[in-house]
Order: sequence, then structure tokens, then C-alpha cells
Amino acid sequence: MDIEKRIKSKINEAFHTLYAHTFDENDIKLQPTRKEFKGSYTFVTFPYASITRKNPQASAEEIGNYLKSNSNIIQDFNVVKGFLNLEINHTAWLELFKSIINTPREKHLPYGYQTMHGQKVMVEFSSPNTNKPLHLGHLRNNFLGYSLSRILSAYGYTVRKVNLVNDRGIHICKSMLAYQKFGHGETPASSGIKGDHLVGQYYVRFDQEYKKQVQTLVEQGMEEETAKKQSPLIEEAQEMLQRWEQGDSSVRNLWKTMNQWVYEGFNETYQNIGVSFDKIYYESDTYLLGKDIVEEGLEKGVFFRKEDGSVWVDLADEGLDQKLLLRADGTSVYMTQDLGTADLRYQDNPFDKLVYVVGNEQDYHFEVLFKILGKLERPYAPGLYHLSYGMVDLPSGKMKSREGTVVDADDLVKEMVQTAQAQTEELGKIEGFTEAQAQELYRVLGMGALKYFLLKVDPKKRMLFNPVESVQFQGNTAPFIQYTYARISAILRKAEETGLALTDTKAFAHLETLQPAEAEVIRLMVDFPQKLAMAADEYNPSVLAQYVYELAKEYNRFYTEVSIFNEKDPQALAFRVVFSATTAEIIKNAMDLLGIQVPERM
RNA sequence: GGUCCCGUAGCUCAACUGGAUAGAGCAACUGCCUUCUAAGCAGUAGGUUACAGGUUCGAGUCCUGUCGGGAUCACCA
Repeated sequence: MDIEKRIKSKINEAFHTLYAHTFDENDIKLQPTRKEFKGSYTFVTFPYASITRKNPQASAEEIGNYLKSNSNIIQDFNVVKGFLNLEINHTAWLELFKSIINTPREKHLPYGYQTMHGQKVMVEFSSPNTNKPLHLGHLRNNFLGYSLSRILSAYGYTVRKVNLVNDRGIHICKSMLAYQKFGHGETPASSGIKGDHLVGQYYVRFDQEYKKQVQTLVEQGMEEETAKKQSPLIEEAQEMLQRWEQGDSSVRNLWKTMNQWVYEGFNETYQNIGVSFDKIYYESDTYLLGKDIVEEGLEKGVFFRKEDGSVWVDLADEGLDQKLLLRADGTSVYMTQDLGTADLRYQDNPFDKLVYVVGNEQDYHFEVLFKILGKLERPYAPGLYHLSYGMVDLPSGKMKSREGTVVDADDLVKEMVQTAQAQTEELGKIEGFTEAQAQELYRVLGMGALKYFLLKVDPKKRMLFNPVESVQFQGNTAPFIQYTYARISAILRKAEETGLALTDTKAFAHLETLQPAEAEVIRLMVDFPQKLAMAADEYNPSVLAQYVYELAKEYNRFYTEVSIFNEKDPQALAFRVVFSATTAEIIKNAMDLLGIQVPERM
């Protein structure tokens, strides 16, 4: 039973009876009643004055009276100006609650999840460079991409998670060159340094040596711009890139070795943060793609060739400008490659939607990419979406790798887990835990706190990462929600010992009244499917993060206000157990959609 | 300079897409553990939604302008 639908249908009926007017039900809008007023759903009558030919207040009174006498779910109503606040009776809430328990078992799906509808979506995220380790910005990307994949899957899509690794190019050659010159054969094994970090050190080393060279050249009287282009180190790196492209075996061997170190490092990080992929694409395999598409575009007259032989697309009619697609010497650029990669992916696994989880500094690139693919009439073009997320700033300002202000992903994860351990030990909450269980708990809490901190903010917005706040475990945080879950788990363990059922709705078939906090929680439970739909439609995990916090908060109010095992009425007692079990299940599932685990005890 | 995004409590974020007296958390202050986990709950205080106009029954939300912050405008990726 969809309660909003039922109310809307009744309102439509009211309009029909009272004012001889009928709506499309989708045009009737309900909103949650604000906390300071009585009621659960509010209907705003201001827009309908011309239909009712009465002032909004009078219309609201009339409609309210109609609903009260003609609907068995409306207990009462009140009118404030043009706002009609509807109170739902307890029996209706109970009925709604029972349908929540029973529906999933019919569908063999968690409550709120949609059955598979056959549409396919590909989600690209992570997409690191192999010249340095992952940092805080990558974490936002990875958590978003992974969470979104889970959300879309729960919403009925067949999801394919892909990663496009940038494993070639001048930046990779820089770390290779520095390693060649200063590495003395060092390896992750010999140095005890994680592979991606080791390679990252040489990338930094290159930059240091390069800067020194430029400075020396400038001191010798060279223009700075010229020095930057003519420094021996940068020329050597460029030469190395050419040799790489020609397939020079010694360069390729070094490249393979160092990239392998990086992949081992990345895999460790991915495992630690709990993300995975169905397919990994490498730019070394895709960077030559797209040239045939350029030919196709020329034939179709979508692109044009300039006198020097370079190929461009003119998007002036779309409000953009001209964009290069192929250099005069026939070599490709980023855009060329992305055109080719899009086709390749569609051939590999045809999709209805493709979501690129990429930072908003590339907004323009994707706008152009999508327009070009549209002009080329690719069947998948309408399903392309750029999930453009904002940067993560630090209290000190922007993260800059060259200035060493980058927050390293591995370090951060380690710190979060350590903080979780310190907090837990301080509270003395690990009585009866084995060492392994305790370690697992710290990991679940620390990672949860980090993921939630990054996911609770609207992805589109830039956000501030305050290290102090991120390790706080009170209030709007994952540990708060996890704590709520753990508390309920304790109740359920006790209930099971007592022989109380966790899903049996018959045990409270005759219950008729609810505590206010219970009705509020049920109200939130009822919202879950819509929240999932919204998160999926808007590609926005923060919707669910916000939601699950509300749910946990409201349950905690119930928890302190209402006793379960001291309840004399066996019907009420049975209800509260099932009610708690259901809350726990929704918390667990919603957190799972965020990629966050919940502990049974903490 | 052109284009795009942003500006909400001291701080970090919400505000159901135009609805009521703009809400949470953190920080501050006050209460609540002999009762199911106090990582909790209840309460107090904190606002000219950057500013100025406009649109309308109604604007944090839409339009115009100003100020402030950011991104982008590469034959880099």
C-alpha cells in the first residue's frame, strides 16, 4: 500500500465531489508536515483558489472535512492558513508496517529494492594515474562510484563497474626516468615501501631535480619558459615517451615493472577500502583508439580539417567553441581517446547508461564529449552522464601534491582505524571480544566513519575535509548509525533467547495504538523506497546517507522513550521486537548501499 | 577577459526541487545511567540565507545586477 498515493487519490476525489474538478494524480503534491505542527502529510491549497473559488483556508477546511469523513486512514486534520495537515491513524501506520514486513518475502528482495528490469548501466570510477598513490580526492571518487553502483543495482539496474587506469604518458615517464637515474635498483621488496608509494617518490624526485635544472638554466641567463621546455630532464622524459610509443623493449620493461608495483599497491588499497571492479581498462590499450571515429566524423561532415591537417569539431551552434580532435601530425589527444573508449565499451558490453564519476574540473571536457557523440548519432549518447563531484579541500586550503599538502589515502585509512581503536578502548566496549573481532570492529568503524564523512555531502558540492571532525564519532556520523544498529542487535539477541519472533506480524495482529516515536519511525520506513529512487535518479548517495541518519536518530528517541522488555501488553511487546528488527534491517541495507558495514556489537 | 559552479548559525552540512516560524551535527551551556549498550536522549543559546532590485498568494530556491570564492577556457590527461 502506497500511502501517499492513497491520500492523493482521496484528495482528487474531494476535488471532484466538492468542486467538480479532476486532476492527474501526479499533479497533486504532498509534503511532510513540519515538526512544529500536528500531522504527517501536508497538502498546500494556495495554488487552487481559482478551482475552489474559495480562499485557501476555507478550501483546506472543506477538503480536510471530506477526507476525515471519507477516508479510513485520515484520523484528523488541522488547517494553518492554506496548509492542510493530515493526521494518519495508528491502524493505518500498523498496516503500512505490516506490508513492509511482508512485501520483501514475496519478492525475495530486501525492502525497498526493485526487481531487475534488464537495463544496464556502466559506472566508471577511480581512474587513477600510475605515477603516484591514491589520495583523499580519489577516496571521494571511489566511495561515490562504489556506492552509486550499489544503489543502481538495488534500483534494478544490471551494473558493471569499470576502472580506466591512466598508465601511460609523460607523467609516467617522469617517475620512470627518475627511478632510472636515482633508483639504484630499489624495489618494493628491498625497500619495504608499498609499490605505489615507491613510484610516487620518484615522481616527486623528478620534479625536484627538474626544478633545480630549470633554476640553474635561468641563472645562466635563459628565459624561464625556454628553460622549462629545454631542460635536459624534460627532454629525456619526452624522448622516453617516444621510445615507449615505438615499443622500445628496455623502456617497456621498466614501464611494466614499475606499473606492476603500482598495481600491487593499488590492489591493497582497494581491498582495504572495500571497492572492486568488474573490468579494468588501461589507457595503454585505448590511447590509439578513436582515430577511425575522426575519419567517420569527417565523412559525415560533423568534423572539419584545417589547412595544417588537424581535425576539429565546431560546437559554436551549441554555445561552445571549436575543439581539436586530431593533431596535424595525426596523433591523437585526450578527446580522441575518450571517443574511442566509449565505442569500445559499448561494443564490450552494450549499456543503457554510462556514468563517468570524474571531478568537476572536467565539466567542459564531458560536455564536449557528449555533444560530439550525440552529433555522431551514437545510440548510447542519450544515456551518458557525468557525475561531476566537487573537490575536497583541507582547512589549510587546496591539496597540492607538489607542496606536500596531499592527504594520502593509505595514511588516512590507517589513522581512522587507529582512532576507532582508541575511542573504543577508552569507552571500554570490547569486553568479550577476541583480538581478531576487535580488529575487525576497528576497521568497520574507522572505514565507516571515513566513508560516511565523504558521502553525506552532496557530491556536486565541493567540501571541506576537517581531520578533527572526520574522526568524531558522535552526531551525524557512521559510528552513531552503527551504534544504533548494534543496540538493536542486542535487543534482538535477547528477544531470540526469550523465544520472540522477529518477523511475525500475527503476534501483534490486535495492536491498535502506537507510541508517537513508533509512528514517526514507521513514517521514515515508508519513505525508504522513495529515497532509494531519488538517490538512483539523481546519482546521489548523500540522499541515503541523510536518510539513514534520520532513521537512526528517530529510533534512538524511541529507544530511550519506550521500554521493550518491560512492556506488559504482549501485543505491544511483540510489535516492538519486529519493529526493531525491521529498523535494523533498513539501517543495514541503507548502509550497505553506501558501502558501509554495520557491527552486531560495539 | 569569456563560460560554468558556489556563497545558509562561530565551524561542517540539510532544506523533499517555489510553501508555514530556514533545520541537523560539532563547539558552548543545563538536565538524564540501581531499568533493553550514555558512541545515547531531552533542553537552552546561536540567522537580515553575501548585498541590491525584480517576478507572485508565497523566494534560501526563479530572473537581473554588484561583491566575494572556485573551476575551466592546452595541439596536457
